Amino acid sequence: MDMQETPARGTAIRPLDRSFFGRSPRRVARDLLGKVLIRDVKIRDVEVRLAARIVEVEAYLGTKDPAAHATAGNTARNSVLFGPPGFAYVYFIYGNHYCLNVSCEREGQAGSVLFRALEPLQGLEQMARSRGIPLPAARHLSRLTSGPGRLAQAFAITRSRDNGRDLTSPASGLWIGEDGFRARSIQVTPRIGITKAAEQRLRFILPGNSFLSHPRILRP
DNA sequence: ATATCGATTATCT
DNA sequence: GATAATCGATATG
Repeated sequence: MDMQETPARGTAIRPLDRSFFGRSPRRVARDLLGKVLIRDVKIRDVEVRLAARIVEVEAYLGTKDPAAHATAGNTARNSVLFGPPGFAYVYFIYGNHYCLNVSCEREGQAGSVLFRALEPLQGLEQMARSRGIPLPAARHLSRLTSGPGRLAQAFAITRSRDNGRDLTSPASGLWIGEDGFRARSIQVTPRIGITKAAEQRLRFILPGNSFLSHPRILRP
């Protein structure tokens, strides 16, 4: 019944340490491609792991970036962005969706990276349940996690539950791991879905991956 | 296949 | 009161 996909082959997954995130959002975004987002939860006394490879991200540059939530300064909503690196910033948008970021740089510098699309590896049935759709035929699998709102829903990420969570710690139950995967190539494109500073090339993708949120928008 | 539009609420002006 | 780092449904080619 349970369809268990093979995670990355070979080695165990190990967490990224905080210094990985203590860099510019561009570099963190680029280096996050190919890493794995993991959620460990206990459901009815059974440990369940959700795992998915990061295939699309966007960098937001902090207070100097008109498109960033940090542009208005430190507020109750975005204060995680102004804290130390490696923590989850979760916000609610359009009255419907949560989106996940990870804080970058250092305390006081509000750079971040938005998770835009994942390739599911493990726990697909649970992701489908969280999304409220039956585990679909292979051609529709990308609907599970292709898009910032979709991936947050697949991982049951909400602001009340996950804002401020430490993404470098497996003990937090939501964390980012490295499994030895190496991206063959990386492509940079303009960011998606924003009105301000939309021209900047701050979206990073694994080109050709079938789980991208907008496979067609590339403009290399 | 692409285009348009309504949903629904936290946050900020 | 307006807007938003989106999604899914519907309409149309």
